[in-house]
Amino acid sequence: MRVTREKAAENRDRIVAAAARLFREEGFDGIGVDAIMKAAGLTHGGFYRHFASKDDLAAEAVGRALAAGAERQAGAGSLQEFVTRYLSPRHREDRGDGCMVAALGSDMARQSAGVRSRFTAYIRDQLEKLADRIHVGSGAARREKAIATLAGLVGAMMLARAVDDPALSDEILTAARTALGGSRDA
Amino acid sequence: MRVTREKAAENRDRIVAAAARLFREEGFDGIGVDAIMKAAGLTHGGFYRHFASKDDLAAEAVGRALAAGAERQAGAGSLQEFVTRYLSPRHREDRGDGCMVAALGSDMARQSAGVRSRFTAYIRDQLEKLADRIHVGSGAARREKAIATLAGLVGAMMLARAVDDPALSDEILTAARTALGGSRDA
DNA sequence: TGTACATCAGTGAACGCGCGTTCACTGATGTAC
DNA sequence: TGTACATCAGTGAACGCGCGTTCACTGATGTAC
Repeated sequence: MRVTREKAAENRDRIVAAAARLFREEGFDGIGVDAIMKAAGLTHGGFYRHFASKDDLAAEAVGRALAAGAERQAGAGSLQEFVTRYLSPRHREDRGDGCMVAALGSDMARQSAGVRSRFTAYIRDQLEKLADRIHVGSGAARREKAIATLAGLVGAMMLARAVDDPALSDEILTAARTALGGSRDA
Repeated sequence: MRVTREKAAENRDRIVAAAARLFREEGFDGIGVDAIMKAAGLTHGGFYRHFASKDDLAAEAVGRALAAGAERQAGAGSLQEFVTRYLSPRHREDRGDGCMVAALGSDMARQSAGVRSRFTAYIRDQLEKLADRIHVGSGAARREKAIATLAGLVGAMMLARAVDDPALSDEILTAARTALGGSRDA
């Protein structure tokens, strides 16, 4: 049965939100259209009234997750605060609502052009914002440090999640927090 | 038709080698048993004479790829040399024969127990070897630096591959090389 | 060393299942008058 | 404002395809004597 335009927009929004979460939790290939629609409280048949394909949804969901990440970075105070929060056990556990780069980074190279271009724009933006938070050194030095910091953050979170020993995982987070200028305790 | 034990062992070996490469190139879900067997020069039907399941093969293929990575680290001279080689454009291009952590890291958390335990043992081993190559600071400081270095390496390679702009990709590699103590030029 | 038979690596067809996608249909919403 | 009709978001069944896995079969290899 038909639904108000408002309700339809809200439903579409819920689909994108569910996808943004489920893709991060299960991987692009790990979750199906059916499960995403169910998570949004709908049946799978209606999917194609909103999106041209699963790939189309993926591009939007990635866009949404990256926008949330950009806001989170902007919302943090100092670089130290951002690093500390990023490398927290809480972030490690909350994969579905956490950083998309750490959650799906190694799958990115295999994604569609739409997904990758959004991703690249995000990385560029994050690097600029990180460099702005670094207050020592020349522009080039700050840029370099921003790149090294971003790489260290996503690499450490990826490793902390990949490893099956909680003690090692904690050690990775703590060491990376210290090395990247966060606070020792999360 | 039956084949000599020797030939069978060689075939099995080729299957594992093909899988180790193809999983890194296409992802665990991106490549099928059929394609792996074809790459090994066999037909898919014989697969289960060698492995209990695709997952079983994945565990072996991961083990093989990680062993190759361990050897590569051991073979490098100084830490500087290793960092330089790791963060080279050549490594970025050669995903199928490169570091498994960068190629499949963000999928690791979703893999079977067999895959994850091999992976964890490898990370432990790499951290120890990296710490051995760091010659300044206390044991704890060297350990911390080893963790930060590993995180920076895999994070930078992942980013360099994910981004769709070659110039940005090169910049990421160069900056990370400098920041992590490699040589500026690859 | 030769012969007879059992074994089993490899083949190719087939199975069952889940996936992305399509479709006929429903019925409330939106619109034209 | 009310009425008649077109639209279209959502439903649930169905399709086609690829995947992991199974199976009957082949015929060279391995083994028992």
